[in-house]
Amino acid sequence: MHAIREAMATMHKRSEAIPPVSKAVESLVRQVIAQVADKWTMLVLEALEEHGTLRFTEVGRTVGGISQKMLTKTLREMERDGLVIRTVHPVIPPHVDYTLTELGRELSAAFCGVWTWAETYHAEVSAARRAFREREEG
Amino acid sequence: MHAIREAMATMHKRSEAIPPVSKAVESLVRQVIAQVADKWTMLVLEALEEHGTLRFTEVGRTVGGISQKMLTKTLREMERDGLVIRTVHPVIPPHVDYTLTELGRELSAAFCGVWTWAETYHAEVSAARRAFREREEG
DNA sequence: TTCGATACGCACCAAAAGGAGAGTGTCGCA
DNA sequence: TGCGACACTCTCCTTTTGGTGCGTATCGAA
Repeated sequence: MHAIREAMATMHKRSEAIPPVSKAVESLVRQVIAQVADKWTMLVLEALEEHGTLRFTEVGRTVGGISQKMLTKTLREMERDGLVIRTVHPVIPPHVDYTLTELGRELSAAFCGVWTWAETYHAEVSAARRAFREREEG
Repeated sequence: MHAIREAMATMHKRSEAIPPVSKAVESLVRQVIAQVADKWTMLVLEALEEHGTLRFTEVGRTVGGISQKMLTKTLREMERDGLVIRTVHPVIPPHVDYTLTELGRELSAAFCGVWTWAETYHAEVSAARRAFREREEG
């Protein structure tokens, strides 16, 4: 009855058995990946990589289609993870600058391959999707 | 009153003004990126890249910590986008194999840099997070 | 003979993602 | 005098993500 749950539970044991070292490190890497492999993070990374320093609304304009809520959240998380530096100029009306850190620039470079992949193969993805839909319907 | 909304609305116009070509392509690329830049997709990609062909529960075991529901969903989406091939052997008990397509292998290679980044810098991300927390509290 | 494994689909629920709209406080421009 | 820009925050709402548990058909092993 609980066959699946037990099968799923064993996977931890197996993955322990194959690589006996670096268990906590892999968990950390996954955690970092999970937060970094995010649509908005990738887009903001790109925007700041291309334009250097941007203000809050400029980031929004460059990314395009993001709400202020998500923009604030994404930038805060990126600041927390050491990907961007947030500089507040204590003036009114407010002026806040965002720039990539070295860490952020490295990550942006790492994502470069994924952008290239998407630009190269997006037509094939679309084709695969059409074929899948037709197979489902027909 | 509607200053922000109008400012956000202008971003589409600006991004049109800067790159006058390839508007639909960029939209497509983003759409593809948004679906591919996903935690589970990345993990399944990795699992299949390393082990070649895997059965449903084997993928689950290799990825680790994923529920069958999310595994099913992720694998279906990857099949739809042409990243994996799903082979059903009509036997009972059921037997289904998953393998990466060439497209999937290319994407996996593209994500390689991100994995390297995470392995190289996860300690720095942790440090940045600690520093941020202390600054917030202190 | 009964249990466990296989690869799911379905129903129910909680949490997170994400959007829309309002409000804030002051400055500079019309 | 009054509106717009700035960089947010807060609330309300919907959608998506994700988890848990149940059921299924049959085969091989205990």
